[in-house]
Amino acid sequence: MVRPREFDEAEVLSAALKCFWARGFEATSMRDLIARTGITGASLYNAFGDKRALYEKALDRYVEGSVAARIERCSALPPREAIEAFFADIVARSLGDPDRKGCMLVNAALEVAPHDPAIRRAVAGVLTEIETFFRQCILAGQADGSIAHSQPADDLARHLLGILMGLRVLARVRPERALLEGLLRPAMALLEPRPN
Amino acid sequence: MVRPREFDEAEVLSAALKCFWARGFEATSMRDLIARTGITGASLYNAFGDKRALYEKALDRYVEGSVAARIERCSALPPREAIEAFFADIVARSLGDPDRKGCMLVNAALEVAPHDPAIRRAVAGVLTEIETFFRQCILAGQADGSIAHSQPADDLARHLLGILMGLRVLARVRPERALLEGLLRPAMALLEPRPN
DNA sequence: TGTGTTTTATAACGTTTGTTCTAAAAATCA
DNA sequence: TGATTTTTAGAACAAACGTTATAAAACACA
Repeated sequence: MVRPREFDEAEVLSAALKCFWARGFEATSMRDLIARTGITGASLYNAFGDKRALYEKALDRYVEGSVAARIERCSALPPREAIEAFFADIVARSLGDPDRKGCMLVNAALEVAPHDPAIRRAVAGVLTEIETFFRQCILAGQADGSIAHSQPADDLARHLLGILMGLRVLARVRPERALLEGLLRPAMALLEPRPN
Repeated sequence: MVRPREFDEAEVLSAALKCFWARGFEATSMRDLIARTGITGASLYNAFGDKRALYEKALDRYVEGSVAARIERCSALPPREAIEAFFADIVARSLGDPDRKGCMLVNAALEVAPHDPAIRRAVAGVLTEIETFFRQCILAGQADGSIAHSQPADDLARHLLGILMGLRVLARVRPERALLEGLLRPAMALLEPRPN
């Protein structure tokens, strides 16, 4: 090794992530990335490979920093509160998103995944992790009595995953608190152990 | 008027719709459109305006032919069956979609709407129409006893809209019957008038 | 203090992008 | 039939695309 990097690889990846998150893959040009990261094209290609590889790394970073971090944060709570805190966080972020960037995982699921098998596998894997998180919360909640047994845990987990995806889509077009919280209430009622 | 068109405007719009639906706005080039519609670029611009205007017209046509048509079809049924038929149709289409095109309205909501106010208003309007369809079904069902009063009709309608969006996102990444039908079961159980 | 290796900067590459210009072809109305 | 007007066809446009080639600059190790 002879000459060290003049830039912080993590900072550059963060800047690239911001671009891809806000504008998507196709609409983000290499020149955008060069301008926003502050390093030259040669350095970008040298450090991360081509545009697609850079996108993949940026998506990985998003998943670690946003999705996985949220799951870990909520996992520390009792099961029922974990689910409620999870969605409360999603609603808060969706309403406080003036650029309407939405969730990069959902964006990737629709823009890139259909045409890129590797990205699709990655996205599908993360979605399965979220589903597993929900299922574990539900199983624990059903065991300690804080969540109803009215539906199988598998179905409830799938249901919450669907609600999560739907919430993130709706928030990008109609970021209204009444809509987001309203659509959530029946889902939470479904978990209520005391029947109506 | 001196020289008549040599092409059928509706056919050309259908061909353009197929392109935009399958590949999205950015990834569909004018040359793709020229090749698939079979008419020349000059004729395309003359008849429909620029690429964005063509996309807007194609999206309108999709909404009329797919979304509005489904609502009309289901509206003929009793309220509870209308909702079930609606989602059964969505699941069937999602599972029988080898190209993974998904729903063009959802695609537009994520790819185009955030950067195009006119398209966003159009998409938001259609989503509100779907929500209204759900609410009317629920109100009618609550009146005739086929749907539970456990939740306000407004919330149930929002909930179903969210489930619909989530289903269409998940189907593009994990088009598995168990997932789609499993996610739907708790939502349908929520409508069940007989409490658990 | 050279020598070797990697990163830097910039220009350039050939495509492809959306759009428009030019001119030929076609059909109605006089 | 001739004049007029629109639609065609296809080349051409400048700009932007992702990517790479070239050479200067910067450090580690001898």
